[in-house]
Amino acid sequence: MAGGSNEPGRTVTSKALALLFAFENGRRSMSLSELAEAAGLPLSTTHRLVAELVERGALARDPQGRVQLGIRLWELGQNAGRALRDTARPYLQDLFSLTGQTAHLAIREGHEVLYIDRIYSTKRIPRVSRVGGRLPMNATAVGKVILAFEEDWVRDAYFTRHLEQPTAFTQINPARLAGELVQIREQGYATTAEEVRLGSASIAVPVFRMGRVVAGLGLVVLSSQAGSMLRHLPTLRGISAQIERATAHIPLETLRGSEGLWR
Amino acid sequence: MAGGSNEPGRTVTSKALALLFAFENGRRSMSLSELAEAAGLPLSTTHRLVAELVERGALARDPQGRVQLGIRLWELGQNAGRALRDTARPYLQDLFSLTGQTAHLAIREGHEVLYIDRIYSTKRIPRVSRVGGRLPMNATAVGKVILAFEEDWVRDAYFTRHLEQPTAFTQINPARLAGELVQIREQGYATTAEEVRLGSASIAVPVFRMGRVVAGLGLVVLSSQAGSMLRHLPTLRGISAQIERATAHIPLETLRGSEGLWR
DNA sequence: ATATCCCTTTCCGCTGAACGGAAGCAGCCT
DNA sequence: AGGCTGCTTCCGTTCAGCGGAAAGGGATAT
Repeated sequence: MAGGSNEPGRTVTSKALALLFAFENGRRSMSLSELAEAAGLPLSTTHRLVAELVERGALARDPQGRVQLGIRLWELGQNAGRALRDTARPYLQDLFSLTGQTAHLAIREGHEVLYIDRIYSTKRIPRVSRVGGRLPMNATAVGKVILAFEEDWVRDAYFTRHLEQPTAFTQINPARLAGELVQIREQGYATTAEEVRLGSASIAVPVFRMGRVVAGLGLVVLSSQAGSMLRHLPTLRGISAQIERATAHIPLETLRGSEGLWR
Repeated sequence: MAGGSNEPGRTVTSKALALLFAFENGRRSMSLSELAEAAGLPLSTTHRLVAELVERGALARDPQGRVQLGIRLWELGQNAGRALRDTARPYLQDLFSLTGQTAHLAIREGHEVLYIDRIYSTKRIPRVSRVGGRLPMNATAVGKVILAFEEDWVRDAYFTRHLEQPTAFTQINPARLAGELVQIREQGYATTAEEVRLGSASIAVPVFRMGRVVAGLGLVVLSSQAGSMLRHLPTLRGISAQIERATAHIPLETLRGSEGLWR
């Protein structure tokens, strides 16, 4: 993607990471040449580094010789940000059991929401989010609720950027969005209707930790059921309170890695 | 842990990965010195490399300056081995809803079972496995059922090694274990009782893909309920069949990364 | 106030690990 | 058989990486 290829001064580390993060876009596997292209590296350099990354389990080669991420990397990744995920999971499960709707938990990462966990059964609705996936904050209920309760400077910084618009219903007018956030803060929850994807609606409440939002807890429903979505509000609030209680003993720095607004 | 520190010939890549994989043991965060120690690297080298890894999001520093894994690494890791995990998850959810017991899905990685996913609610029993965690094959129902249906050479190779024994009830006699595997193959499921941890029992069935086991699907229950565990067998088999159907279209190489026995 | 300790960060000149173009291979299609 | 495409190996040059040492920072003891 980025063109800046082999200008000298590029560190080995940056090259090795470029090879790994080349899979961020979601491609399952790539041929060596494709990977070299994606990482912006010469083929022979790619070849040498990939060999070592494979040897150490960060990458793997499938039977056809194509390169993919190593399962050991997934394993390692499970150790990042575990505290919130592991603690919240059973409560998220309860939320799903109680409502029967797709339930998810998200945090803010930079100017986007990052989906930490998601529970749904086979009677699933079209997938809007994906565990480990990101979406714009202005288009999702979890995103809006987090933004609404964030500190002022975060919100201010957010409005200086261009707002994305996945569907025609997504609010991208800063003034109106700001107004909506005030209302969300007053009522204590956020909703969306077809703002990420046509056909689905969502509702979300904040999860606090010592007065600060640390996450958004939400449900996704079919647009046709959007009307009755509010009846899940007490359940959402109850589960959120339980998560808050369960995470109360965890040191804040363990809960929210870095504090930066941008990554 | 490993002492081999700064002998020349060590590549930068190996050092960078050593810093990342130093978190494999489960430590949430480390000071720079601790990390240097754990990775077996000189402090200044650690300092330089950590700075770059942090810059690129593979590592992060908490407000106290301690080093932890970056959330971006978790994100990236979600792309590894996604096919099986994402496909099976809703069925695993169904399994939990139908049985009300902790449900999990595991694959074989080398000579251990790796827990791919796990669903449980707040009425949870003591945690035996952890998503992204490994356990010995001879001590778990999922492990035994995978081993029982694996190809002969895998089983042969497995028996050449020393078998671990987490509790006094774990079978470590190779001959007896081999006999048990024959029985498991005949009956089509495996069970354990207090073989990983006192107080819990489990049952598991295989998940096939073109005649080969690709995973084990299991339930964990309290030892006191072990007697009635078998009544979940039809459900387990039904869900396993559904997962098999859902994964049928996925190319095998996508499902099971590398084919190696050892990593 | 000052010393002591422990950890982190910066400096800098030497050196061999990393580099990558080019050549050699291997499979596949025409 | 010839051409094509993508993977792997080679090897002489050079600059990124190295890490010991010294300086900075911050907490706690004296």
